[in-house]
This record gives sequence, C-alpha cells and structure tokens, in this order.
Amino acid sequence: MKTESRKQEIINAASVLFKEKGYSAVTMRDLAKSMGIKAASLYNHIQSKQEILSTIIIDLAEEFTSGMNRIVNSEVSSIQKLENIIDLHIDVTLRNADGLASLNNDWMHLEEENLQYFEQMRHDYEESFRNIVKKGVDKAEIKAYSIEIIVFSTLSTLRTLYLWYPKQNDIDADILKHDMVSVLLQGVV
Amino acid sequence: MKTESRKQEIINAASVLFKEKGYSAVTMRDLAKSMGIKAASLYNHIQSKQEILSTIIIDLAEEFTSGMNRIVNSEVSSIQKLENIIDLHIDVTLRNADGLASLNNDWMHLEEENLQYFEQMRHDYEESFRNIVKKGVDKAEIKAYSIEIIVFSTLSTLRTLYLWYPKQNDIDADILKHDMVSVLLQGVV
DNA sequence: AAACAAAACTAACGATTGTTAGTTTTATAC
DNA sequence: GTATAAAACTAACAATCGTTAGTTTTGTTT
Repeated sequence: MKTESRKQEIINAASVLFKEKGYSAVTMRDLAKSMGIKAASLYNHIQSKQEILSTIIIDLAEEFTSGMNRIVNSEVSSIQKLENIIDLHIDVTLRNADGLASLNNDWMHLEEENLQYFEQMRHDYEESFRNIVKKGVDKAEIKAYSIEIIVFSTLSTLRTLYLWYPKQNDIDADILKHDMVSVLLQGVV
Repeated sequence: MKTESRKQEIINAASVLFKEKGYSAVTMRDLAKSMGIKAASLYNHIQSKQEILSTIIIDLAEEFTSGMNRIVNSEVSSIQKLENIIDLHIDVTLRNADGLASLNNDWMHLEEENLQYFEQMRHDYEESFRNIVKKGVDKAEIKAYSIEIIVFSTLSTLRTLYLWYPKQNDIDADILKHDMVSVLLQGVV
C-alpha cells in the first residue's frame, strides 16, 4: 500500500499546475520541481501522469453526481432544487477550485474507460438539470424561455466559479450563495 | 509575401484542433495530417506554431476590444449597452466559434509580448463591462446586487457560448439574442 | 516549352517527453 | 544500533516534439 498522504500532496500540487497551464503543458519535471524533488521520485507514489488526471477529475465528477442525485430525489420545489444545485457548485468550488480546472478543461485527455465514465456522468448531470428546469416551467414556477438557454446560462456560470471565486478575497460563502441565487434566478433588471 | 489564403486555411484547421484538444496537445504533425500534408510543409506558410496561436487569439481579442469601445462611446442606456454586448458576443461566436476556444483556454501559452498585450485587452474589456454595470446600478436601471457577481455571471455565460451554440442546430441568431437578453437580464423566475 | 513561383516532399537535428531500473538516503521500530 | 520501510536519488531509454535544410512536384505565365 502506498502512502496516501504523499500521493494526495502530489495530486494537489498537480491540480495547481494543471489549472495554470493545462494537463498537456505540465511535465512531470515541472510537477516534481514544484514539490522540490526529482521527476522519477514521483513514481514511488503514483503510477502515471494519467492516474493523476483521472483521480482529480473522476473524484470531482462523482461528487457532483451524488450531489445531484440527492437533490433530484428530494421533495422540494423546482426553484428550491435549483438553489440547492447552486449551493452544491459553490461548496465543491470552495473545497477544490484547482481540481475543477481539470474537470472543465482537461477531461478530453482522459483515457478510454475513464473518458466514457466521465462523459456518462456529465451527460446524466445535464439531463437531471434539464429535467428540473422543465418541471419548473411546467408548474409555472419558472418563466417559459427556452429551457436550453436557461440550463446553458446557469450551468456555464456555475462551472466558471472556480476561476472567479478564488480572486474574490472578501466574499463570504453564504452571501455568495444568496447573491448567486438572486442573480441567476431573478435577473439583474 | 506568403499566400494569405493557404495560411488562413492552416489557421482555421488549427482552430478546430486547438478547440478539441488544446494548443499544447496538438502537434504540428497532427495539424499537417488534418490538412493532408506533411508537417514540414506547414512552414512554407507560417513561421511557427506560436504564430498560429497568437494570430487566432490576438485577432479575436482586438475584435472584442473595438466592439466594446464602440459600445462604451455610444449614447444609449446601460441596459441597451448590455444588450449590445450580448449581441457582440453572439456575432463573434457565430463567425469564429473555434477560435474562441483558444482565446478562452490557451491564452496563457502566448509568448511574452503578445501575452501582455492580450492581458491588457482583457483587463480593459472587463473594466469597461464593470463600469457599464456600475453606472446602471447608480441610475437604478439595474438591481443593486454585487456588481462583481453580475459581471462575472454574465461574462462567463457569454464566454461559454462558443461551446454551446454550435451544438444547437435550430436556433436562429436573432431569437438567441432575444432569449439571451431575457434570461441574462430579466432572470428565469 | 521554358521560366518561375508556390507548395509539397524527404531526412534529419537537438531538445524534451513520460517512464523504468537500480541505488542511496532518511525516518521509524525494536 | 541494527533492521525495515518510505522516499528520495542518478542515469538512462525510446518516443516524440518543433523546426530546418535541401529537393522535388505542381501550377501558371509567357
């Protein structure tokens, strides 16, 4: 059994570098240097560069999947479900903003099996999102604009939080959640 | 003088590949193969891989810069200015969705001079956007949520259009503009 | 058909890539 | 203090990278 904690340190350091330059532009020597060791030493703890990427992405994707399933199966209004989705994204972003960069920009570099697994999860996630909005429109809780546009605009904002939130040094998480719900659901006019 | 049209073909093919895998993961041999020629032949038309990237990104960034300047200097309401910004993004996305992928995800691979130039343009663009929202809030045309959150959520949606729009096969540009204005400004509830 | 330019080719370069093998150092347990 | 395991090291590999040099093919103009 490998030392899980050192492995996690490598994954965390990799997340930072992948966020800055992307998976393909980060070499194992870059990663090693950022930890003050040599590239070959990394392989005492990890199996491959690919393993680092897939760990970062799959763990996060599963977090979103289980969070979404919880929300879908809850018995609250469509609006409340959307609010809970916003909360989910903010929570995950606060916990692992660096890793979300890989999830958003480097998923296509996953290899065969994990790529399929990831794409399935992402598809299901979007489908759940879409169904919640659809039901909200049916019940007249949500305005009847194009459902696709609502899903797209909301999700693209939530997915970009990882870039924006770390640069805001004084916004409390609860205030952010409240304001984000307001702006995304109630508009700015 | 080099043949501009063949050069543009290379840039267009590169834009497609950069969108799929990112600048760093696309090799000159990949690019050549996608055009049915050998890698060395590319250099009859371009100076370097970096030149391809900078052409794609700088041209687009200048398009946004001049578009934003036009809007800033126009004498219309803050709301109308926001609507014109939405139009600008939709227009550019329709014309060059592939190139926007590089602008959004590969700008950090620009070299020194172009990197600084790009970052300056992006900073100025965001500052202009922020000032328009700020003035709108002052004049009570826009609700007084956090200005940063409004700028962030609107811009992140507009910046992600390049991923979403090409997948929608039946949405007319004018309908998209109208619906996007509604969703972004007036909310979904 | 001769002349010229455009655009392709082959072959190779030096550098860098992810990774492996084998060895040494460092820290912990008895 | 000796044994053991964890974590670092040096050295090197085969493959691939962007790019260059020099040559041949293709297409156009006269």
